[in-house]
Amino acid sequence: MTARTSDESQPAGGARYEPAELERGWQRRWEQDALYATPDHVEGRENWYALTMFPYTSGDLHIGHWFAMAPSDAAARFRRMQGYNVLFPMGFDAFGLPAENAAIRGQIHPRDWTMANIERMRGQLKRMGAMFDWRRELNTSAPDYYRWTQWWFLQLYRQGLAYRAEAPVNWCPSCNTTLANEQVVDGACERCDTAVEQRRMAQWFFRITRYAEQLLGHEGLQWPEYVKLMQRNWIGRSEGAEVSFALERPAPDGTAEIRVFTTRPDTLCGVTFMVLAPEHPLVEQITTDAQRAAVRAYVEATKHATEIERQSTEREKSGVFTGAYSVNRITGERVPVWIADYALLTYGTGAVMGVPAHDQRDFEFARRFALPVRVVIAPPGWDGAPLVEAYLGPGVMVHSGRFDGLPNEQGKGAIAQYAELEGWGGPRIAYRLRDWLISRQRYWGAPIPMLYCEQCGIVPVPEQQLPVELPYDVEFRPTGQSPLALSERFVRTSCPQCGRAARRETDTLDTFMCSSWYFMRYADPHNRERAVGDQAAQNWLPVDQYTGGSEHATMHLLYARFFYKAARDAGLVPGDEPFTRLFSQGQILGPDGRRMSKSRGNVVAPDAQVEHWGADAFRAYLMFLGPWEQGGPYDVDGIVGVSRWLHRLWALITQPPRTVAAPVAESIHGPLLAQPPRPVAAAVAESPRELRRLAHRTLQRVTSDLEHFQLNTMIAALMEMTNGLQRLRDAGPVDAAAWEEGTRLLLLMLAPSCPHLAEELWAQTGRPYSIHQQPWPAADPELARRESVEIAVQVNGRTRGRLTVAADADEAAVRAEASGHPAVRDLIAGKTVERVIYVPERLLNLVVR
RNA sequence: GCCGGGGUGGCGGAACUGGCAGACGCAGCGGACUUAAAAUCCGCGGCCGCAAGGCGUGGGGGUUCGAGUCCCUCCCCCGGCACCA
Repeated sequence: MTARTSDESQPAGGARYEPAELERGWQRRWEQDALYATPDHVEGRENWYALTMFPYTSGDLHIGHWFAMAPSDAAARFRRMQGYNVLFPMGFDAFGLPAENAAIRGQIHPRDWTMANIERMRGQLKRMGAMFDWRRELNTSAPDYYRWTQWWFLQLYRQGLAYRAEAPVNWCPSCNTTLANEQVVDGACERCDTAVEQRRMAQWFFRITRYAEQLLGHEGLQWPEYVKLMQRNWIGRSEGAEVSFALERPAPDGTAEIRVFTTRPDTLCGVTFMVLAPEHPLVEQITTDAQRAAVRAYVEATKHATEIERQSTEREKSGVFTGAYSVNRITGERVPVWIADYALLTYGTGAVMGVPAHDQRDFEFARRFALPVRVVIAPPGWDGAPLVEAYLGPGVMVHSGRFDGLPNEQGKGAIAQYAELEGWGGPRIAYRLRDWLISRQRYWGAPIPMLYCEQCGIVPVPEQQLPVELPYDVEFRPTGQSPLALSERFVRTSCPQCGRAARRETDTLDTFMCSSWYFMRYADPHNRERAVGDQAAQNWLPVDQYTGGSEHATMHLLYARFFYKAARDAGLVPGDEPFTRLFSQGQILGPDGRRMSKSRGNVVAPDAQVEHWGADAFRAYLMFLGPWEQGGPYDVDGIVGVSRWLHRLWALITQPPRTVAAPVAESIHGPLLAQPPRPVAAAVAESPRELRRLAHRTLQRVTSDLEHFQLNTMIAALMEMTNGLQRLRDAGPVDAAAWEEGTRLLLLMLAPSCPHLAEELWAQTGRPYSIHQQPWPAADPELARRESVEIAVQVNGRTRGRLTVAADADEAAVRAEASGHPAVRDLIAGKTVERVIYVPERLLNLVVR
């Protein structure tokens, strides 16, 4: 076919479907008309906040972004057509390491790199044809955004939720920065897979653990169960007790006890040793001279071990005796105090009571070092023989003095209470969740708005002085120290309290902090006085529908919930939770079924797909692939099916059938006149009903599918309807009014998934701009109803024939007709019909003997 | 190891609440149109079998008139957690 030059935005009817031209034309028009600008309030419309996770500014939109965003857009458009005032914003998660690494590698400033990427990605996003309100675009690296990120830091600091502490932290030697616990995967850096080391450093933390209990509750949230479960597991709540053991000889600093957390207070009398984490502050103090050398060597070795080495459960237990002893407060017994790296400083109290008989780890430790094993929970039928492994099951308490004879489950509470009564412990709850480490020793992030004054110590930067701007001129050297530390101009400042010389904090904020509140800023993106104004927050928060990848289940989604709760406690936002509904789409894979990556050579570039097939076809195909929550491989050959469908649809609308029920010409474009009754052929007389049934049945399916994000079956339903209309058209003359109604519904249903084509065909058939401002049609169940249905006739559960009967036929009638069916008649001849099961519109089953 | 999710044609997948398994597509085969090809259109298509019929939703067992769907058990794949006391 020769290339045809046409009016870009309004090709003439009957022309060939040229998606690329047509889509650009409508995108321009929508932008000119600000069709998708969302006011804060529209009289008579309820607000609906639909949000899809914003992209990191990596430089290119990849297929995963399309897979996440295009269906989200369809859902948002559907809500809009349903009458909501829908906010569907877009922005850029623009701070982060890759920008800085690019700077180190190749002579480009992180800001320039990022800004260029944003330019590029904005263009790619616009090509998607989504209803993003670009007036609310965010860039987390812009001073007028990170100013408020810094403000949030100060806000949390005021609330006592931000603190600086020296603690062992996760250090990635490749990224040259610390990492939050959530960024360590299997002991390695989430970003670069390098083994993580432990370093002791003074760092800033958020006290997310204070909200552990609240974060555990997901009441009222319409979230996937598995995401809630992942969060619960991550938070890891354990009920137990804290118990103190007296030190035989108090430490030099006066400490006279070792406190431990245990989930098994019932086994307290089975303690035969104690274990401190090697980093535990008591270690240095209680170690005897005789043991000092060995202890120091062990502590040193632990320091150098990576997290992978330390956390391996395969490894044999190791440890060293400190020479010190502690005393069991119940039994009065003296037990040795060891250090071992299976005790973790950051969980519980950093110390463990060793009960080898009832804890497998303690058992292995005791066996390795020939420590005694004492059974205090008798396994049922136990004859007193030595254990070959720890006994973890229920039983009766023995060798436990006054608690002997108690079932151990009761013993847990009894001992915890006893400890409380005696003042050396009590019931406690421990969480696996750690406080959120937010300091990063890198340049491209929001500077932490804090100062260190010789006189006043740690001083927050006054709010009026925000933002603490990132200086442009810095040296990028991966030294393990923030590049900001090398910039004297940045560092040197004066104390706002006393005016003396002060130094700025040179670490920057974890970029997860930028994304913990961005959804609030969309509600009020240009506010110069507040992060988000009260009215804007009331208008839009919380987010009604959030969509994004499940890889953020325990990071972004947990952090954002923490932020929101802290904001709520400060009276800044309504409700308790930021995201009322969450839908997590799956991951899109390469055609080979593996994760897309350049090294595997299985990357499919969305730009090329869009160029070749058009945004509408690409959007629809991503929806058609399969269940959205599942993701799956992207088959480059499959999209042709969707493209063919859109071409057929184009032909269907631009080449309408011969119609009856005149006047024909007006009935398509103008208002419909009442249909004069006139004799027509039987086939034509039947067609309006059939056509309307098809249209309204499809409308029922599509409406329900959109409500449930079942977009694959939605596309299938639209294809079926297109095929059906095609068949009706090709069969002969069609009723004009029914055709008009059917095609109108089809285009309206197409609008969420293929907004350009729907708009084009809507315009070509003379309907008023814009289809995206039309209300979603209501299905008429009466029209959707089937009058006759095919049912299966079974004999003893096996299908032997089919019958077409009236949909509301009663059992007797169907049975009578079935008995006349030859195959059925032969099978029931001479037998007794014992039972008849009739499922209307489905089947008739005759049970015979 | 523990906790989730999942195994359906050659492929992606469909199947409301236990009711005709394989919708809708891709690839394939046959045909029409064409000088030819592409594109398009029509038709076929789970497996075995000439047919009648039989067998089929990871394997085995069960409940039921009837099981992809419910119960028991085993296998495999994916995700999360894992020395958290």
